[in-house]
Amino acid sequence: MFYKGIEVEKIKNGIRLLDLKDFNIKHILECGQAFRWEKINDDKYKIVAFNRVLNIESKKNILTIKNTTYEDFKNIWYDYFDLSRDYEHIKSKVNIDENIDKAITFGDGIRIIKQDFWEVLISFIISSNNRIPMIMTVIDNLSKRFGKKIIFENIEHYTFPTYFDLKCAEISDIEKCKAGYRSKYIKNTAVKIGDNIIDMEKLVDIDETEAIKEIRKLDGVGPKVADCVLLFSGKRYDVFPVDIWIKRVMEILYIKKETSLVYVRDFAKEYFGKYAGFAQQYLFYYARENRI
DNA sequence: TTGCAGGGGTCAA
DNA sequence: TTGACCCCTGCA
Repeated sequence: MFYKGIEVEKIKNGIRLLDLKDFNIKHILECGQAFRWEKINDDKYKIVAFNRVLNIESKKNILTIKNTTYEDFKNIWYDYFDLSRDYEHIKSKVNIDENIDKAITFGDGIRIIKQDFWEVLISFIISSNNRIPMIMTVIDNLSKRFGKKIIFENIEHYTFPTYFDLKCAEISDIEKCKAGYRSKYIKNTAVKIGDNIIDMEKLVDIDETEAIKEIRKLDGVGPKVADCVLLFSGKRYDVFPVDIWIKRVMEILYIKKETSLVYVRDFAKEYFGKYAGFAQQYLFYYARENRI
């Protein structure tokens, strides 16, 4: 059967998508946008998202999702994997020079997945001044301590804690998850989300600088985290998160001199235009994997 | 074995 | 604009 142009087959305890274009699970998960996954091999991953555990296998154009239903596919995973988007079109729009062309070829099949806003928010607050394995450990610890248990394949997994869970948590207990000095940011942000300090609906429609200003009302959210949250929760794609890696690769490939984070961001947004966020993902993955 | 340097965003002074 | 924050890794 077809759902919105995608051929879907029901299988035992899951679904299979046939003839899916621009989808590489390794590139999607390992490009730094998501933290709750476990690698089985290059084609096979286990992920935890939206209070569910999934086994995912992506081979050529076929994507198999286990431990799910057709209903969940329609309601959650179709959007989560950004399946409505034509990545051929995106690539043609950002492929404007030889450098980005190489990065796109290298990271072919990257998609910007639409993760839960709250989870992305907390994950990227944790990411500040932190390495990826450590970010994953902290998120894991938080989920174990404050999330809900899900047993899958006889293994305990835990959902990502809700804002209510963390709003009620003691800072000292968040610290035990090795979040360090970010613990108070997590707690305060949970409180502010609970108090509706920011207007999430607003983030999509308003001017980009206004959206950044809005989200930076939250503790632990600076320029980089703000960009990441907007991009990886699928709110906006005209942002260009600049961390140390992206700064380096932009300086080497484009700007040809050392400069500031702000300069790199402004340059990239101007240069890549409204799909700058996608360009950032290709460049980030290319830079990290090739140790540029 | 221990200890020290380095990596990495945000906040407050 | 600069130093402090936390915790891990890598390397003497």
